[in-house]
Amino acid sequence: MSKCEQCIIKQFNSLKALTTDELMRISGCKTSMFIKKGEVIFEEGEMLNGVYCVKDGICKLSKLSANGKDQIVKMVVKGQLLGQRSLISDESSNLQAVALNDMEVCFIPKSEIINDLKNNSKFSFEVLKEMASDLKEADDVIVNMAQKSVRERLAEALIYIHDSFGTNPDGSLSVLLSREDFANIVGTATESAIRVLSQFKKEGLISTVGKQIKIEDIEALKRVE
Amino acid sequence: MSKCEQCIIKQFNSLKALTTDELMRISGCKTSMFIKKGEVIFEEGEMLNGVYCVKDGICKLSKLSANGKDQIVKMVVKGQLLGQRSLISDESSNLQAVALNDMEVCFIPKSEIINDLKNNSKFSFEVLKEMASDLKEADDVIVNMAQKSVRERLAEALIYIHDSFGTNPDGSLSVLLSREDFANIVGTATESAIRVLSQFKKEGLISTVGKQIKIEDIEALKRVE
DNA sequence: AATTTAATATGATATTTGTCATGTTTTGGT
DNA sequence: ACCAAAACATGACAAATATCATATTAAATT
Repeated sequence: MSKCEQCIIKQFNSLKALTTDELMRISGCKTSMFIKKGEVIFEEGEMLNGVYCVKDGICKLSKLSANGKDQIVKMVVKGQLLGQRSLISDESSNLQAVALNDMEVCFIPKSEIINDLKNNSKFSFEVLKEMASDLKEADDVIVNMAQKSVRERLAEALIYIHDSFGTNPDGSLSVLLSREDFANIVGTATESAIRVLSQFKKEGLISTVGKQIKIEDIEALKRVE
Repeated sequence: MSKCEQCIIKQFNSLKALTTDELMRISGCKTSMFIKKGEVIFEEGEMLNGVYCVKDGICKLSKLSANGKDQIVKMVVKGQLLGQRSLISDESSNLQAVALNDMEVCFIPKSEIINDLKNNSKFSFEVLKEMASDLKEADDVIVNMAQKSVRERLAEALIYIHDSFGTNPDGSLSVLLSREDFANIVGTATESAIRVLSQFKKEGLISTVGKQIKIEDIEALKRVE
């Protein structure tokens, strides 16, 4: 079992604000887990008993809407924490988490995290900063959803995924999303997402090989309207 | 000048987690302000030098979208804090704040708040809880924007305003919003908002006298789809 | 009180997006 | 390698929403 105090991943999230002693204590009670692509990490409405520190892989956070569609609200990558919001509010999760590729995560029990949050103000200030940043991003998503067309939103989603999660050696997006996933990020019907992607292909903005998508002209994508 | 340590308003926000000493210190450097309806409290992109504790009145937080429309992201009422997110991220504000009616606020300088956030972990945990709650609400707004019709969103907005901000003695909504404001909450064209409100009126769900809106059948509004 | 201005209202029409149908391709399992 | 199931793709049409035009009413200003 690896040790938190030596783990590089923590540099990317608020756990870096913990002292060596605190990290060693957490290290002793954490659980390492491997999650396969497509597996559910937690369900909407489920009570979480801790947070997940993502060591590798990506997952999507989504919420089921009344019309039966799953809206993807956020994606969480390597280095980030998962489930902190619910833990702080002491409520069941408002989102479902599903792995988008094979993941490695460390599960840290609730009591440990809450304890540090209440006692180490440097740590809670770091968590606060992360949460503030999430909130700002959420505000931007609200505005985009409300004011932009499906075409614009999909172009932005492609750019976001490209910039945040990177590309394979051949230039294709490294996160493999289904057309349905794209629709659920953008908040549209699957057919509409497919249609717009087909248009982008015709216009030379992207190219595809099966599910793999490669951005061919990111500047033009940024100009889409 | 009133004293923070005796102020009842703080019971409604995270300031209640401060000690009497801390409150007295803040009391000494706070500024009381009266803001008239329609006045801008701060602009999008403006650097905030502190937070506002709302003693009375309501304001809207909005963001200008690329197409020139203002999207209302949140409304802040009596008892809540304004501007905390930007302060924590140490960034300029991502939203504009405009008073929806006459307001009374206390302005607390940044340095004081940051100081307490870093040293009083009970306080920072309270702020964290508020932020977590805001984030959850934002997630819900995203899903609604993405998946619900204008008609559904407007019905929900009316219910939200009714439940959160209350009614006048005659039963009309106590916050007076223009049709444009409604459109900017729901994320639609002003004409569309007007049209849907007219429909609601025809269907007996609401009644209007000038700008005043009264909810006549809240149960039916909840059933709108 | 008269006049200007802004807000509200509504019709006509264009555009966007969703839905249903149906065919094709890809994927996973045996 | 074969089959079934899922994912992808596209056309046709319906529904929702935006836009533009133009009244009508309410509010602000002189």
